[in-house]
Amino acid sequence: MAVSTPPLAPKYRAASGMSEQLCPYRLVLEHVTSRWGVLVLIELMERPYRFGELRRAIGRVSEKMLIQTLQTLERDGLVHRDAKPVIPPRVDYSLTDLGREAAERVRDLAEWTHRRMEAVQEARDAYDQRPR
Amino acid sequence: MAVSTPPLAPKYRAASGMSEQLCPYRLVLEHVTSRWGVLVLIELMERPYRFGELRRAIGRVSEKMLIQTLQTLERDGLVHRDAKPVIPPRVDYSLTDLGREAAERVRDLAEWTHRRMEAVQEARDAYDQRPR
DNA sequence: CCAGTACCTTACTTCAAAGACAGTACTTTC
DNA sequence: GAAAGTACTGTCTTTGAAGTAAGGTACTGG
Repeated sequence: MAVSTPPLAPKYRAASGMSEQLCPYRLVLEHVTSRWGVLVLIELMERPYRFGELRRAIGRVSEKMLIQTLQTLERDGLVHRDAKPVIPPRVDYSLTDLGREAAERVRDLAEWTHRRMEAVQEARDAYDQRPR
Repeated sequence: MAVSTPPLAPKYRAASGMSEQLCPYRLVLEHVTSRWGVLVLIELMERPYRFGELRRAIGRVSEKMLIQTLQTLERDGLVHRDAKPVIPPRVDYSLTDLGREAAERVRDLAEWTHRRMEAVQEARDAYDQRPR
């Protein structure tokens, strides 16, 4: 049976009529900065995870979304999938070298955001208080 | 008259019933890695831009989305809006110090993605060729 | 006085990402 | 022999982000 590839964030198609096709690198950027992509990459920096383990570690992620995210990252060569042919199934996910490079940068950004959250919150409060 | 604040990416609300409210830092991360947020931050690293100028520099962005993005980033304290009370209106947008910190990291990530695009493409080709 | 520029705001619409949930196949544990 | 774990796949539905389009204001140049 044909196993269809995941949706792969068909998010930004070329606008109809417009010749402006999104440069492919934007798509990869979308993948690594996606809602669950960020969390997966950061989590996998620590060590390889099994599917269910990763799901529990991230929490509040549906199986569907986690799989979709993992498949997208696998296709992009960022995540390695190691499926052992045993029963019950055992699948280990880990970062590739490429994935680690990406994960480091994503983590930097996430860490920065976390670190500067207070400044952001102050800016927001100031913005919201300003007469508009 | 009450001017409502922009949508501000109400994307990830706390799941109803779930105590798991998305940490606020995730929202900021969403803002800076958003479709137009990335482009705005990177563009503004070069120099301040006027609204129309920025729109033309980025291209293919609707006024609505550009304003929404700028307002979100302004509220987060990443972008400074300098509206001169002249006619016709002149508004200059620039990065704050906080914004520059964010922009540098975003640009790093974007540059990495661009640089490693070839490796990603190879991985994809391999993935797509693999018997599934 | 009409057209154009600059900087927005608002309303309407579309469509894909995400959630919910059921199903598969096989095994171990209660 | 029923339930639960494991790693998925598939479908249906919701929703909210982004696009389109139009309006508004206060001017200036022709």
